[in-house]
Amino acid sequence: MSLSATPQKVLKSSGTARYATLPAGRYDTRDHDYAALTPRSLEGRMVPAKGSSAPRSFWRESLALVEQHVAFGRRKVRADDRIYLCGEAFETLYLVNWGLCKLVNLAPDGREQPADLCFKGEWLGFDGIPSGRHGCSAIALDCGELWTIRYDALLQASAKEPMVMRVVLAAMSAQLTRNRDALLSMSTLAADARVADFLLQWAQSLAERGLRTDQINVQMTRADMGHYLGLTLESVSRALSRLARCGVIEFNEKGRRDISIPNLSALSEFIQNSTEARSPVLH
Amino acid sequence: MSLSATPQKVLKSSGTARYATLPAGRYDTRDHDYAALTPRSLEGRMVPAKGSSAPRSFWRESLALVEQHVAFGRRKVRADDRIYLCGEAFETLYLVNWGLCKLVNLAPDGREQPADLCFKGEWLGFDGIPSGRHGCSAIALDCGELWTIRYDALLQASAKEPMVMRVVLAAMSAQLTRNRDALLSMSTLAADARVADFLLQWAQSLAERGLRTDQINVQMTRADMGHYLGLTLESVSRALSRLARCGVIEFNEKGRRDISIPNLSALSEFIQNSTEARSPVLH
DNA sequence: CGTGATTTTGAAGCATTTCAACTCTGGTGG
DNA sequence: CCACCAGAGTTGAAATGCTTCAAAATCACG
Repeated sequence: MSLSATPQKVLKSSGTARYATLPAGRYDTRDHDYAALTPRSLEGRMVPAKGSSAPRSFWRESLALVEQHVAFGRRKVRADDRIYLCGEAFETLYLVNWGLCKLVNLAPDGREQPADLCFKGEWLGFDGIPSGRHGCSAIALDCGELWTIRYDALLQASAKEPMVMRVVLAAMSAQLTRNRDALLSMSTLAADARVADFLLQWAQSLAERGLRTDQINVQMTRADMGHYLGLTLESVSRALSRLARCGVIEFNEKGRRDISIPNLSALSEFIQNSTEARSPVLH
Repeated sequence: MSLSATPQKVLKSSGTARYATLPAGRYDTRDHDYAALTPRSLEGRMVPAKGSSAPRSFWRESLALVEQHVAFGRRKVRADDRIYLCGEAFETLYLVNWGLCKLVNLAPDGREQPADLCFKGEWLGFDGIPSGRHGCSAIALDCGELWTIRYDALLQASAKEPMVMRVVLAAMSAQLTRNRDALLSMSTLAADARVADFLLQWAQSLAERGLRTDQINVQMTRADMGHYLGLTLESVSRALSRLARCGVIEFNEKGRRDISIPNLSALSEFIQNSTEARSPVLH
């Protein structure tokens, strides 16, 4: 998901003309005379940047509130450890204290795909709530520590302490938004831009956590990245090569998984440009 | 997503019960703007149940619990009404009492995509929680009625009545799962199968609500469906034509938006087959 | 310092998009 | 009543971008 006041956000408001901003909050969307309003006519004018309000670092609040108000255990993991598997009974949630995990979705017929990446302060296990069984598998990409929180304990704590509930809802909602943004990327961006966007998201997750954004170690194979992005590993490799050739990214000598981003806004400009080339404007 | 029991899939399917049959004769025919329903049409055509657990109908619980425990207003909408717009301040959630809505995600640079479809009993507005501004626009696809629920009122009610909190978490989690499944479809299914999957999901949403699944009126243009699925409108049209040619679906004389699904399992078999042709097996 | 896994790169194949023409429907006005 | 028009949908042919297949280069681990 997008954060808040990052270079990318700026682009958002300054984007195509039809999304020019208006003073927010003054538009009555309740039913009036819609005869005059064709869908297009409104699209042309609304839409201030989303998330323009606060950079809200929920990861910090999640950890702080859980530490204060909820009983939890600790679990150390190493790369490739399975935290839980799709189909297992759900009873506990996990909060990433440090490390990095991926959530892998699995279809009944065996198709699978990494559905999300979870950095420090993010929750794993929401997928199990409605059915009582996990709908994804969670796998560590790096060594780290998780806090384990029983779901019923969390519910009790939430009832007692409203802020806990707030933060859980916010965290879940943020995951939802992140997923929708991923969906949007997949359906609107070409391969190169999708890879660029992937790196940008990663960098922004690091930025939110106060980490340096100019160096990323993607703890995945090209194949993993490809599955995550809906591309083949060859396409990912080619895309990275092209990004490097454009100077938008650089490979570290250490290895092809260490990627430098000399200039974040150059990266988001790259995405910007490729979308303009693609969609000269809908309608 | 598709169903059917392959060995790998037993894990997930055993618990989710998203495809379970409904008990005969219990169909809610009261309020809906859907096609008129004759319970007879449901007999013998439902998708076989996957697991042993019940088909948890959260839509029903959401409505019941809100009605009992939360203060809410009512708002009537007609097709193409905007319920809220991306960027507006978030303060209230909406629960679909009847009708059908779409959530449209919008990127800073103007790219947009329908991110979800919400049937009766589903919630709109979760996208606004973390930032305080809506991250999507919600638009009615048909006339209907929404219950409007102030977020702070909902939080208070949740603190008092644990079941309210449970159902909200479950609803949000279900949306998350749905989005992840959409992502999976987009990255693993070819165009025809993706369209087939779309229809299957729709039918299952109807089935969960006790409505007939053999006739669907997709209240969208081909272009909308295409945006939702990451395809062009021409591709959607061609895919539908091919599905009809295979006999997996039929067009009603009424119009090209009325689609009959004579046999749901044939539809999911179609998806199955096309994935087998594609991915010989990962790993 | 090999051996297997990962990554890169090339060339051919193919699915989807793009561009374009045409049909069908519903609504409007002469 | 019919002509006309705009929007939605279908279909074909060409273009394009990603995948597939294949081979070589590089990395990683014992």
